Amino acid sequence: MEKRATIKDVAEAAGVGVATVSRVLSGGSASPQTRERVLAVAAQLDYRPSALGRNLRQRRTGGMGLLVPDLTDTFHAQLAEGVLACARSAGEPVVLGSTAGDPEQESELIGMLLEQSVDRLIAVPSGDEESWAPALRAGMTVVFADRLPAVPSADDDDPAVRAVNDLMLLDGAAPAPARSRSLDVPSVTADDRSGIRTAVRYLRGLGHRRIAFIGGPGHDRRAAAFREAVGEPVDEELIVFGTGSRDSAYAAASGLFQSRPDLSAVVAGGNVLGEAAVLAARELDLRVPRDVSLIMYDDVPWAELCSPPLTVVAQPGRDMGYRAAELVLRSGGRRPRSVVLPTQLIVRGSCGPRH
Amino acid sequence: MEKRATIKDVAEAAGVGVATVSRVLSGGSASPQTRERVLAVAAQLDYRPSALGRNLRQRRTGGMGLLVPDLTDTFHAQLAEGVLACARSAGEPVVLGSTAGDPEQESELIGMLLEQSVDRLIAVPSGDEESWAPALRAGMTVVFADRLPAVPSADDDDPAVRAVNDLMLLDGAAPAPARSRSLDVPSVTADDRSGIRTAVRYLRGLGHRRIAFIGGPGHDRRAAAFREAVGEPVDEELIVFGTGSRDSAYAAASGLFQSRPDLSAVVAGGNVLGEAAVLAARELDLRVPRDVSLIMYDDVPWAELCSPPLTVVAQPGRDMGYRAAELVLRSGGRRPRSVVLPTQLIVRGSCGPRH
DNA sequence: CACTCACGTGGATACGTTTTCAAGCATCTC
DNA sequence: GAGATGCTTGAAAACGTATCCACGTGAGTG
Repeated sequence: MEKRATIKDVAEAAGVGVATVSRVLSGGSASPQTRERVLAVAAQLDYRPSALGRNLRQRRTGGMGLLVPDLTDTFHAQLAEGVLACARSAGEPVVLGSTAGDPEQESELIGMLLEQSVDRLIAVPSGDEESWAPALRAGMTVVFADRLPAVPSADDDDPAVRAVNDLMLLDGAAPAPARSRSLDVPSVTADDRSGIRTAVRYLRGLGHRRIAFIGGPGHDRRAAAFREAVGEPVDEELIVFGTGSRDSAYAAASGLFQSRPDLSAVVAGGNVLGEAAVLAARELDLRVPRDVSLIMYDDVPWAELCSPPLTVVAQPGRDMGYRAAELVLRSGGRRPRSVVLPTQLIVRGSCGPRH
Repeated sequence: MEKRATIKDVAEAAGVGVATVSRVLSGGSASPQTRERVLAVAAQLDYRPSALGRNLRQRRTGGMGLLVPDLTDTFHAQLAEGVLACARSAGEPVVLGSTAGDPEQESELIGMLLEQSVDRLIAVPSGDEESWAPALRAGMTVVFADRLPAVPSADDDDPAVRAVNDLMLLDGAAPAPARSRSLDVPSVTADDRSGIRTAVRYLRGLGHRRIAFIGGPGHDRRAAAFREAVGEPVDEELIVFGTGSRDSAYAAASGLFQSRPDLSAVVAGGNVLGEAAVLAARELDLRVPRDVSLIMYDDVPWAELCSPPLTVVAQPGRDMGYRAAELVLRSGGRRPRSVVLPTQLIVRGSCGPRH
């Protein structure tokens, strides 16, 4: 419980002013001999500059915030690992918050970060654009990862907004635009449209016609891509959503299987949903892939453990986190461009020909 | 990008001194009318006290640090969720670091936390006791979770130390003492000894005689408990370790299966090891549980997805995190006692009678 | 009435740093 | 040799808060 040396101690011990010490340690200019002496004294006193003083002076905390719905979702854990890796190599701290997919908790956590003067945030958003406005207004540098905030439901019926959204998904063959619409926030996402399309085509190639989609919160883009991929007419009954908890995911999957025994394949929008689908199928004595083929979004280590091993659409979770952290750190330059990373269909054993 | 109101602004707007504002907001004494007016003005200006100023003044950052080897290990993710839940309800920030099981990275992260003046830390330690000494000397309040730092290898041959360690595991029937030996640090751990013993007895009851243990870094206590549970003579060849990575876990499991085809059951010391065991068994055409029975430490959602579903020793990861956070926060009181949580054998389908 | 006591209050200080500014000094140029 | 130029340097001011201390006021007590 020794008291740490301050810059003042170093200055006195080295016989120089505090300003000089600060300059030497921050890479400013100084004569070689002073520099050397200061460095020596600092090392000798085991001096480490206090982030508190610096932060107060610069009116901002270094590092970044990270907001994820649920670390127990392996994909989010991968993403977090990516962020941490980048932050570590930059020597910056990461303050983490788990939102449980609840916009309210998300807002509270943003408030907490604001209080800490953390002005850089990378988030897998749960709230809609409206709930994100305050954070931006407060001057935060935000990067969305994995998904974009939903357009507020009130505007969902607004034909203009709808048109814009549809446009996002339908125009051209280029990777889906990933920048948030009304919000001007960069993002790092996977190419959901391409990933889903590949999955659906693969299933089609195996003869499947009745393909279902099970999504969770934040999977709207994937659902939209799914609708696009299956083409008209889309059977809306085959598109179901859970609320984020494992229980609700299971309920959604189980309900789907029971209400539509005619379906022969299902695409799960995330690993928690995939898990639920496997569980529900087993419970209902549906055999994979004989009775139902399954493709899961997210490649996670345990996908190989299932029998049969799960065919998945892999998205590079770790890379996404790393890139997002890079974006939010390098925001010193101009407003960074959004990033869209490729997905990859990894064929294992959970899909078979329609029976 | 509005500049936030400071305590000074509030003081002026309310016609009082800054000291009064500070008192009102920190729960100090003030006349009811001043209190009310200050509160009103603060709300009106949307004033939020800056953690920067407060931290500098009190020479310590609020909140806590959290150090885990790998978030991708679902157990650690559960633990982290527990910590986050407790921190959130206390309104405190959590700064997270992932050590990859590397003592060096761990030390670097501790240094970073020190620089941030984060003086409360909950850690799943990777380094040995020696490497933890500096953190304690710096005055950090540390709580270990899930495991304790190893005794430095140099001392491992010291008979006295060894005796103490053995004592820890052998004396009495009470839950294993969880306080670190030479370090005086409280901890939150599962009752490894009881968990392992139950698993081994269960396997014994099924007729298994050659039982192996696959561990990872930090699983020394579990390995020791395993040795104790199988009793003399222990076949040391049946106790193998990976280094922490999935690859090395797989290599350890695969090597074990190949070098000792006579084993009929295996206990995996953690979910990553369990995953590796399943994979390796499948690769070698060993059928579970027909050819080899498997018990995995840690209950994780995907344990049920395997076929057969995995029999596990469940430890309450989330609770452990929550309790650890409570300990580290309430350290205002006297030195907190360590906590040992119970484990539970959850029988599913991965164990069968010896064949 | 004088004295004490308790309490509400605000001024001032300190926390450790970065940054601005002006001064000191040596070298260079005409 | 005088002025200009460049570099190094330290004093001082901020950043936003909590807390010490002294002051004033009112009530209670002798």
